[in-house]
Amino acid sequence: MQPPGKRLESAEKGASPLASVARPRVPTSEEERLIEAIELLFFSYRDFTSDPDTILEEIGFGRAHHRVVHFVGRNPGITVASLLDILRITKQSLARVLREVIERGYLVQQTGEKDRRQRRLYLTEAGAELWERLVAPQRERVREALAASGPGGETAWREVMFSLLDEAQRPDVEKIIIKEP
Amino acid sequence: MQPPGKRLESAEKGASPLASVARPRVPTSEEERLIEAIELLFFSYRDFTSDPDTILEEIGFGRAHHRVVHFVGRNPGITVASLLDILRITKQSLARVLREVIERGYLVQQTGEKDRRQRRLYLTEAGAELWERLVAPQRERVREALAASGPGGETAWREVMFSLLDEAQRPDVEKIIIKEP
DNA sequence: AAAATATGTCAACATGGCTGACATAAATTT
DNA sequence: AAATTTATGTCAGCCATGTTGACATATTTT
Repeated sequence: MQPPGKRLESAEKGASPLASVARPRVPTSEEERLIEAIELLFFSYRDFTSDPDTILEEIGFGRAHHRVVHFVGRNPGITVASLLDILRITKQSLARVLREVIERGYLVQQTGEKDRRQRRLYLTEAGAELWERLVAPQRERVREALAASGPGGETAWREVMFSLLDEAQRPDVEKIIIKEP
Repeated sequence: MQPPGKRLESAEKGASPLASVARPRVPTSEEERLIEAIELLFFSYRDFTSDPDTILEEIGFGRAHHRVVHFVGRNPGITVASLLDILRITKQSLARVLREVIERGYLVQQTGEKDRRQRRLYLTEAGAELWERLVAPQRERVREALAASGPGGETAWREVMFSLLDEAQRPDVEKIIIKEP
């Protein structure tokens, strides 16, 4: 255990700043706004995932199962390799979740027609129902949030969210999320 | 193992729709936009956390340590109970992370002056440096993203993000993230 | 003096990541 | 035709971070 270092000055009511304190950078107004934005992103994302979490808990699934159901529902016939690309996890991690989702009848595998090494993934009807249950509250939450902002709010929001992506990832993400009919 | 259910129609190139398929709801244009927004949130949040993740890995810390360092840095002198409220984890989970962060000299505890049961938390100078390292890339990413949107973009983005919060949580989150001088 | 509060700790367990090694079938290349 | 590459699966073990339950200590409040 290292010797305790000097404390930072306290900013909380009731806290007691001592004599020897590290001088924190005085935050500029812009810095303050940016930190608030960072924290807002943290808390909003947490609430955004809370509705599905509740449903998942009922049926003994976790977020990992949710992601699989969602991206298979959204990309019927997706290959295991493509799903791994989207989720960015190892095949061993995916295998475990995939097995459970298949065993419980939410998902089926179908040998690829052209390339018979592939195991293309599809939701069953039960899977489609589950996906709808999971996505409905999120869709509603996002719908209300976008509506609550003024005109042009949705566009601005999407621009900012898109710009938060790694520059190198933007084309990939666009390909993944946009489905042209 | 249940019998496999019927598959959904495929939408992916190369996929082979079979005879017996579940009829997915035909997504309206609004639904499509909302789903894209949901997925954008997922991918943006992932990239948003990727820079700190890299730094954390170097020093053998995880996201849990990051959260502790961040919210103690942002709320010097915060009590353990308040930190638990923010993080919404059990005290046993926090204890483990807290111990590691303290042992490695990034954080110190100080008995509360008024209430000597409290253990108020402060970053050491090393902790403040670490926090700055972690927050700098996120701040920069958010700064660029907000700047990339048109005028009023920041306001619209914040409105939407704020509306994504559970209604009941909004006053609490506002209290947590806004620090008036 | 008793009760409530703030914090800490021990033990056991679950989820969902990871690495490494190896196996199989099918497609591609030589 | 044989060799190689690719798509997928599997076994085994490890790690980070969450959980519940029970109990301990110091301090404050009633």
